[in-house]
Formats: sequence, C-alpha cells, structure tokens
Amino acid sequence: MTDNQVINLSELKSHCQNCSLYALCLPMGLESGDLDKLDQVIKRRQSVNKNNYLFRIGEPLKSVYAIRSGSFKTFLTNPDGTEQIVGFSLPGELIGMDGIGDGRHNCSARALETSSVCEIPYERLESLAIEIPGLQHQLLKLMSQEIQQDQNLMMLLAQMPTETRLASFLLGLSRRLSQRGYAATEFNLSMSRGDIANLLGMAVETISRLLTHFQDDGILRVERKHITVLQLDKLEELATHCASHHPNNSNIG
Amino acid sequence: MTDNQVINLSELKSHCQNCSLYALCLPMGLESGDLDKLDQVIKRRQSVNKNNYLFRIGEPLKSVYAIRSGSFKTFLTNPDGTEQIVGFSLPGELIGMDGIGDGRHNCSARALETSSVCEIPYERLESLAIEIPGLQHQLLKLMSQEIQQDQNLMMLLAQMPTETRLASFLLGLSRRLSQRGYAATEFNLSMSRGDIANLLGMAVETISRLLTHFQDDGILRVERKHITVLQLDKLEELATHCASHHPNNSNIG
DNA sequence: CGACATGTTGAAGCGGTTCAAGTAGGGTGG
DNA sequence: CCACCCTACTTGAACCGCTTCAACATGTCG
Repeated sequence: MTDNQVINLSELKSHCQNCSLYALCLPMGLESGDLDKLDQVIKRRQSVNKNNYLFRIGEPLKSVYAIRSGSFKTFLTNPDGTEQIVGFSLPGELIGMDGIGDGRHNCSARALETSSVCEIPYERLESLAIEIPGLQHQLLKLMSQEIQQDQNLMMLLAQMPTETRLASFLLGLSRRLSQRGYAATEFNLSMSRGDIANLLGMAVETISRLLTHFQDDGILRVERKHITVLQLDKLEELATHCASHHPNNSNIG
Repeated sequence: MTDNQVINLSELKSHCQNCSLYALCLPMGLESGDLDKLDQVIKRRQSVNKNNYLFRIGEPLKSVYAIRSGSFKTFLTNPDGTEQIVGFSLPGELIGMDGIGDGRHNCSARALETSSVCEIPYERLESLAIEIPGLQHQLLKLMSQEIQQDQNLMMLLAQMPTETRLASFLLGLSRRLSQRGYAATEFNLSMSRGDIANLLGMAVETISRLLTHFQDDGILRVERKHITVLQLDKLEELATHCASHHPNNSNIG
C-alpha cells in the first residue's frame, strides 16, 4: 500500500503469466483470472548471494520461495552444531513448504551459488488456495512429492551401499534438471563434495573415490564440478543395485 | 446413495463429534457446523486384521485413514523385492497422505496388529477443505509434520551411531504415545525387531544387542515386546548423542 | 506337542570411516 | 599479474562399527 507499489504493479502483473517457470512451479492449468490473483500475491523477484540464507531454522514462516535460478541446500542443525542436509533445491522448485506445521521453518536454506527467487507470502498463498481449488491441490501435491523424495533417500541411507547412493543421487539430479529443460547428461554440481557426502551419509573421501571409480569405468566424466554422464544406462543400473553382483572389475562393454 | 445409507446415517452423524480421537486427528477448532460436514464425509469405522494391508503401493488413492486403535507400518518396496519401512503409525494419526502427489499410494500400509480405522475418502476431503479453511491448513500441517519426521530420521540414518538411532526411536514412540494419552514410560512394541532394524537401517542382531545393553545399563526393562523406560533422562541423553563421549563402561548412576 | 517364526548371543569379516599427507583451484593483496 | 593462502578435493593406509554368518533359545500357533 506504499507508493512504490505503483511502480511495481505493472511489473508484477506480468510475473506469473509470462514467467517461464510458472508452468513448472504451479503446473495446474489455472484460469487466466486465477493467474491474476496469483500474480498479486507474489512479491517481486529477489536475488540471494552465494552462501547467504534464504531463511533459517526456527524463523517464523513468512514466505515460500520459487527458485528461478541458482540452487540451495536445505539442512537441519542438531544440538551439537553439526548440520544435516536434507535436500538440494533446483530452479523451478518450491522451497520452504516445510514448517507449515508449526508456522516456523524447520530447516535452513542457504544459496549454493548466486540465485534468484520469487517470494510468495505464505498466509496469502494459503487463503488464495481456498479461492482456487487447483492451487490447494497443487500445494498438497508438492508436499507429498517432498515426502516421496525424502522417503526414497531414507531407503538409500538405510540399506544401500555407498555406490548406489551416489549413483542414485546423480541420476536424481539429472532427472530433475532435464525435467526443467536442462541437459540430462551434462551439468555442474553447485554443491561441494562435502555437501553431497553429508546428504548421503558418507565421508567426503568416499564421494571422491567413487567419482574416480565411475570415471575409470567410463560411466562419468568428472572435471571438478562439471559432470558428464557418458553411460546413463550403467548409472541407472548402479542406482538400482539389485541387478546382480557388484564386481570389482566391472569393465563391461 | 444406497438404502443402507439410511442405516448408517444416524451412526455416522455422531462419529467425529463424539469420537475420542477427533481432537487428535483434526485438532483445529472447527465450528459445530463444520464438524457435521466432516462427519458426512467420513465412512464408517473399519477393522483391519494383523498383517492385512490397508492399502498397497501403486493403488489409486481412494482414501486416507485415521487410526483409532492398533498400529501400522508403512513401507516402500524396491525393485528387488526388499522392503524399506518409512514409518510406523499409531492411534490418533492419519495415514495415506503421501500419494496425493500423483493420485497413487507411494507406500504400502500393513497392520502390525488388529487395528481399527476411520476411512476418509480423499476427494471429498479435499473439496471439503475448500469449504473449511481450518481443514485445509490442518492437512498441510499434517503433511509438513510428516516431512519433519522423515527428515529427522534422515539425520539419524546419515550420521548417528546405532545406539543413538534406537534411543531416538524409542523416545519418539514414547512421546507420540504420551501425546495420545498413553503411558510414556511403558508400552508394547507392536512391531518386530526386524521391522525396527529395517526402519533404522541396522541388522536385527544389533537391535537385539542394544536392547540388552540398555537393559544392563538400567535404562530400560525389556520383556519381549514390553518396554519399560526406567531412566527417561538417560535415554534422552543417548538420543541426543552430542552430550560427550560414548564410553563402553557407561555405568553412570 | 511339534514346527516355524522370532529373538538372542557369539565370533569373524568387511564396507566405509578416520587419519594423514599431499594436490589443486580460486580468490586476494601486494 | 603473480605470489600467497585457504579451502576444497584427492589418494593411500590403518582401524573400527556394524554386519554377516552360525548356532542356539524362546515363543507362538496350528
């Protein structure tokens, strides 16, 4: 309701409708009138520098965020100060939906690189969800997808060997990126080896060794943070892990 | 719309309002008119025998279920047939909320003992959630709580030693049960050692050994499936794990 | 009461961590 | 623009927590 609102309005009006991401953030076939409503709720785009926090654990839940570019890690902090990464968020994904439970964020989100997000005030989103049935369903859907993702990771952590975990992680990245229109077989890891290790419950050294092995086996090309998937099928096989054996001399093909 | 509907109506009418669990399932302060609406959505109570499935992974999502008595395990099944338990559900909890994402259940639910549930057809619940704003928020809240729970487990699996995992698991059970009005320090494990091991990513033997240790240390009393927590503070200390050392001769006290 | 699942306990083996040392980038100040 | 430093990463070798294997004990159920 301030005067600079006027300046933003014209800019805001076209946000969702023209945004190349809206179909990704909220793919639900809203009517154009509904899109207008959504537009009015979404705050202007904002930029987050590398290593800066989007929100911190314990903070009251103000907004959720749609990632336009860049990436984030979300993590818990336990009593002794160590962190547990619970996921990485990529462009086109929504972040901050956790913490609706008690109105506080239950994890912190930190930018892995300079990133850009759309801020969506949560209260207004929730009340809007009552007006737009499709939006409510979409929110529930996004949450349940997060549950699925978490549970898949639980399975990896609970019973898969390190090789399978890393293969599955890389494959997951590849799939999510290609869903968003990026290349499936060539991408940059915006997170450090340490972050990957933390997420997957392994030591940094193990990540390093496995990447080397994958490269030696001709499955990947690893150049620092740049990954090229050379044999997607092999990677999928490793990620499945039930195929058969796990030979040391897997020079198949 | 069949004639036996008439028979059920009077019974149904009082379901939620008189149900001792409604405040637990849906603690949101609905108006009495809203409760009527909810009542009309909830199907009659049904019973599930031990080892029977409430729903299976892949099935279309028909309903979610409020557990009135008994308990369930929910689990994924991976390609090679092995299962990964992702959680146990206790009385007063809602089950089946996963799978809203793609309209299919993403896990199976199997009764650990003879149990009783209220079936809540999902579609009608979602449309009702539009009429009753508090209900929408409650659904989102429940989902985000599940995310929290899963993420806590992820932390356990990723970086905590087996002792901490089991302590934390028992403590979690204790808290959930006491929230529901059951005793916090004395309860029965409805799940097998194998199920606990599966959830926590450990071998059955390790569960067995740790329970023995906990008993030797005077923290628990273990009689087959019956657990008595003798020193809740010690158990909490073990669950936190950052306290200090992890001595072999922990005959403290 | 016998049979089978579930749970316990002991001993050996291994996957992955931890420790240690060295290498390579990337950013900053001179 | 290079020298420097610090962090991130890599690689090797020893160690250990936990699993796996094996045998036995205990309940449970037809």
